[in-house]
This record gives sequence, C-alpha cells and structure tokens, in this order.
Amino acid sequence: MKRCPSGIWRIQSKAKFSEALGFFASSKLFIRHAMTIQQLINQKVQAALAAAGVPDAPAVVQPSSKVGFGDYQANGVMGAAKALKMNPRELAQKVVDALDLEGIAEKVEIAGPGFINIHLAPEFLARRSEAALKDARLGVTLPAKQTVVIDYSSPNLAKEMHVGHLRSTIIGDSIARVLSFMGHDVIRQNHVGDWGTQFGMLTAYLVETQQTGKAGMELGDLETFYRNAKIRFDESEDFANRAREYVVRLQGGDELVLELWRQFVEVSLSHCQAVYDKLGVMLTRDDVMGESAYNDDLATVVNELTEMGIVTDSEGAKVVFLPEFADQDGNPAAYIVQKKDGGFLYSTTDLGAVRYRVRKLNADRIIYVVDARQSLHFQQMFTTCRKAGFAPDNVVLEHIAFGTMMGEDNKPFKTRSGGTVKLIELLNESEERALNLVGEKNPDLAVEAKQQIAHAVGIGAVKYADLSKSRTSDYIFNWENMLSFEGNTAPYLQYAYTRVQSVFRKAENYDASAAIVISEPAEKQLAVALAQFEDVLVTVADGCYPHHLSQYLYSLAQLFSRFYEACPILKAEGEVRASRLQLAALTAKTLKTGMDLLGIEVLDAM
RNA sequence: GCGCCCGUAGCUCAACCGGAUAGAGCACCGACCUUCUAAGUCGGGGGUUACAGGUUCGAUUCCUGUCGGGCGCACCA
Repeated sequence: MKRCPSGIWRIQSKAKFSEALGFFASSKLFIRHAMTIQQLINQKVQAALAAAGVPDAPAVVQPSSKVGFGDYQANGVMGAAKALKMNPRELAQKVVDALDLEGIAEKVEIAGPGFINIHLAPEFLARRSEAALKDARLGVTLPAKQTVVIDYSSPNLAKEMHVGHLRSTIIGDSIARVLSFMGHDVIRQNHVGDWGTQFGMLTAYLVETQQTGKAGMELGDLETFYRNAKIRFDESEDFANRAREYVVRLQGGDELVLELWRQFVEVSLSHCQAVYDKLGVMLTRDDVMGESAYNDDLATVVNELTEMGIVTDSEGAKVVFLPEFADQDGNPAAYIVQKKDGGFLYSTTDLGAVRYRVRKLNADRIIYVVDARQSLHFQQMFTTCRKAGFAPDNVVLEHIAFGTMMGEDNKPFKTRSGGTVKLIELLNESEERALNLVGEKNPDLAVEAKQQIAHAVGIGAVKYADLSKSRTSDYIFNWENMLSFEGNTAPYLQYAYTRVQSVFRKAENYDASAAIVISEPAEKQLAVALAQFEDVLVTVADGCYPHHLSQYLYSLAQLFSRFYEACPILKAEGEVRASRLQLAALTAKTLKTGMDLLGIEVLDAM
C-alpha cells in the first residue's frame, strides 16, 4: 500500500490532472498560490510532456542539483525517451517547445543527455515573495484537512524521564507542530506507562514512606524511589507479598490502592511536565492518555477479536496468528493478546488505543513516534487492527521509527558510571554549557539576558542536534558538536535570525509594502529558497522527517548570510534598500516560523 | 535459526518515486572586521559510497551474494 496523505501533485490520471490545471488557470486573481513551486513546475512540465506525445511519463521535477543547472530541473524526459525508443535530446526539445512557463521562468535549457534546466524569473520570485510576506501563513496552502493522532513521548511513570525519551518527545512534537501548521486537527496522545505490576511495588512502598514521613522527600527523585522500592521488594518477603497483593487490589479497583496509585502518578506526571516545560514541547496534562485509560476496554478487545474468529487458544494464552509474518516453514507469527493467567499485555492496550482513536477520536491518520526496536510489534499490531476492523483501510497507521541515541563510544548514551542519564539533568547541563559560552562571547550582557539566551541556545542545541539528523538511524550525542555554535547548529540559525532583527532595529524607516526587486545573484538565491518553504513542509508532513526542515533552514540561513555579506541593506538607497529590507523581513519570518515548527526559540539578540 | 535496520571524507551527518562532476559542517591550510552583530563570509586540500556481481542511457539509491555492526523474534513494555 502506498501512502499519499498529501499527494495532490502525485495525481497521475489525465482527467484529474487537466481539472487541476483548469482550476489553476481560472483563478488568476489568487493571492495565495494554489500549489507549491515544485508542484506548479511539475504540472507545467507534465502538460508539456503530454503535448509532446508522452502523457504518462512522470515529469520528475526537483530543485537543481547545482547552481549552474538553474533553479529546477526536470529529469523525466530521459526515461520517457528510453521507453519510446526516441532520442532523448530531441524529445527534450519537443517538451521545451511545448513548455509554457510564461511569467514563471526566464530561461529554459536542455543539458546533458536530456535534462531540462529551468531558471526562474526574478519577477515571479519577487511577486511570490511579496505574497508570502503579506500572508500570515507565508503563502502555505492548506491541504485537505485530516484528524491526525500523534502518539509520542509516552514515558514510563514508574521512573523519571531519561534520555531514551528525548527523541520521541522532540521529533513527535515537531511533527505535531508541522501538521497543525498545515491545518490538520492534531490530537496529541501521551500514552504514558501508568499501569502494570511495578505499580504494586511502588504503591506499597509509598505507604511505607508515608508512614515514616519520608514520602515527600523520596518522591523528589523517582529513580531513587524506584530503586529503594526494589530493594525492599528483594530484601523483605513481607513487602514483596504486599506488593503483589497491591497489584491485585489495584487492578481490582480497590479504592485505597487506587488513591495511592493516583498520588504516585500525580507526582510522576509533574516531573514529566517540568521536563516538557523546560524543553518547550507542547504536551500538557490534557494530552495524557495513559495505558490505564484503556483498562476497561481490554477484555472487550479480546472478546471482539474472539468473535471475529481471529484469536486462537494456544498453550493457555489467547493468540492472534499472523501468516503475514510466517517463518520459512510457514509457521505464522504468534501475537499474544492475553496471557494464560488472564492478564493483558501492551499488545492489548495498543489495540484498544487504536480502537479508541478511530472510533472516538475519528482519526484519519495515527502516527506512533516510537523507537525503531518496536518495529515488529507495530507491524503485527497494525495487521491485527486491519483484520479486526479496528482501523479501516482509509485510516493510515504509521510507525515513525527512530534510532537510538548513542554516546561517543558508539554505545547507548549512559553516564560515566553506566547509569541512565536523567533528561532533566541533561537539559540543565546544556543550559549551563550554553551560559558559559554566552558569557565568553558577550561578557557585558546582564545576567538575566545571558540566562535567557542560554536557555534558548542550550535547549535549542539539544533539539536541533536531533532534529537535524535523519530520524531512522542511530545518532551520536556530542556536546562539542551541538554547542560549537559553528556550522549546522541551532545557535547558527538563531544567530542568523538576530542579525536580521538587528538590521530592523537600525532601519528606522521601513516600508512594509514596498515592492521586491531581484537583481543580484545572492538576492535571487535567497528568494528561490524562500519560495521553497512550502515544498519542504509538504515533504515533512508527508514522511514525518523533520530533518528536511532543519536542512532547509540551515540552507536558508546560509543564503541569508551570503546575501547579508554581498548586498548591503541599510546602506543601499531607495527601492533597492526597501526591497532588501523586504527580503530580510521574509527571511526573518520564514526562519522564525520554521524554527517554531521545530520547537526551537528564536532570539532578538544574542 | 528467521526477520528488520545500518555501513558514504579523519570525525559528525546529507543526498526528495534511480539523474549530471556524491554534498555540508567540524577539524586542517589560507583570505576578509575604521562598513547593517566575525556565533559570520570567501577559497583550498580531503571519497573505489564496506566488498563482489547484476539490472540500465544512468546506481549511494533497485536486485543477489559476502563481510562487518545494531536491534527484534510466545505470555516484560
């Protein structure tokens, strides 16, 4: 099955394609353009291919791989020529002859074996930039609205959040921000681990600490609390028995134990919220929908599966056998939904969650931002959902997998002594390191200003280090790289933004409706990049790869820095000055919006 | 044993249904601040994309195999 949630431009059928063209042609007075630059050019080339006699050939339009190759290149001719046994250069010429880029391109040329290189017209870029500048959404079109459920962060409440929760939390948050910006109804779901056998031990220990009056103190550090509870569990048979008894009472709905459980969960959630607040992710208590919330549905889930004949009794457990995941001998994979002791598993909870998200939340798309190691579980769970009808075919289920965060020894990130690194401590350290660096760069700043910058820079660095790498592979966490403040880092982007802000502080007079005139190469390259913002967002929303947005913003910041060096803004005069201020304004707006979609703060000065 | 992911410059990472001479940053060498914040810009060196085949006009990308690494796979989550 091929996912295509935002695939307007992938419509290949000729009928629909010409409809789209007709719509575009008939709405000449649009202020907000109807499609992205890439979609627009792709459709134009597609039409030219049709006129040249190859209507079914994909246009394959993409940003040019090199500056010398124009701004966009169309690569579809060569494949089409091959299929029709034609000379590719001759076909390319036919396509170019039929290609109508009036008002869009200033030059189209054929290169190499049949590439079509397209140089955008400065006037086109200027008008496009002006439109984006006037629009609160930077001219970004709203696709068909979906209800998207995003399951992310989802820490285990038995312990404190550690670095293992970082990637899900910030990648998921960025995806949620991007999809919201694209106009979708985004429902965040923090599927916290707040249920299970360990809560018997924890509630039993909570009683003990309350009796000795140490509960308040011990709960300040959940790691220690858990460790001490485990020690009690291992050393005292009485305590262990009480812990087991509490599990049974908890799951049986015993009000006394439930109250203890609620107290513990409350404390743990407040620890989480402190991390979320410091990180600047949008999760709140309202987004918490923990495992316990599905408790009452689990038996129903298994009953429904049983009624549909999907479940088999095997060795006392209730199992869904999945031939889709059979081994070589044809033995289907076993997906257990109920243990032989009657207990349920995370598989059951996840099935219940899909059911709830589809039936109650009306999800069109459900996104799980979860460690890649759970890949098999999700594939099996999704397959089961399809069979059970918990998720009909029109609901998209996606496991947005990511790799492990590694230390510099290329092993999972740990403290020097081998323990797990608490997330809050990692963030504190990043802020401290940033504060030291800010102090070195700018010793004269007031203390509060330094701290504010250090917060934005320190947290931004941690988030950007992650969001700038492709999520699917493991990545190596390195303080020097992320806080070097040079190259592809959050501080570089933040710095580029402050430079623009500084220009405007000194500008005094600024005409916010001035026309944009593009003449210098640095101006044009900047304008091209500015025009590509929407394409990038479409890509990110489609594949849930925030690093494409990071790469884009870095490239945009670089192009602005070059423009800034090559084209004096305030020293220019008249229309040129006004135009460059407009380009600077749109750059600032785009950087700020883009950074916000990554969840990274910008600063007016640093 | 079966399955999934990965292997790109000294290091950290890109490369959009297969496209042009595989790109950035760090580090290294050099140039540029009495000019809008030098946390910047410009230039230079650095690659058999793990290896061997195959598919084709074209392969880092697709297929097969080998080597190396990571991770999953029946009652934890």
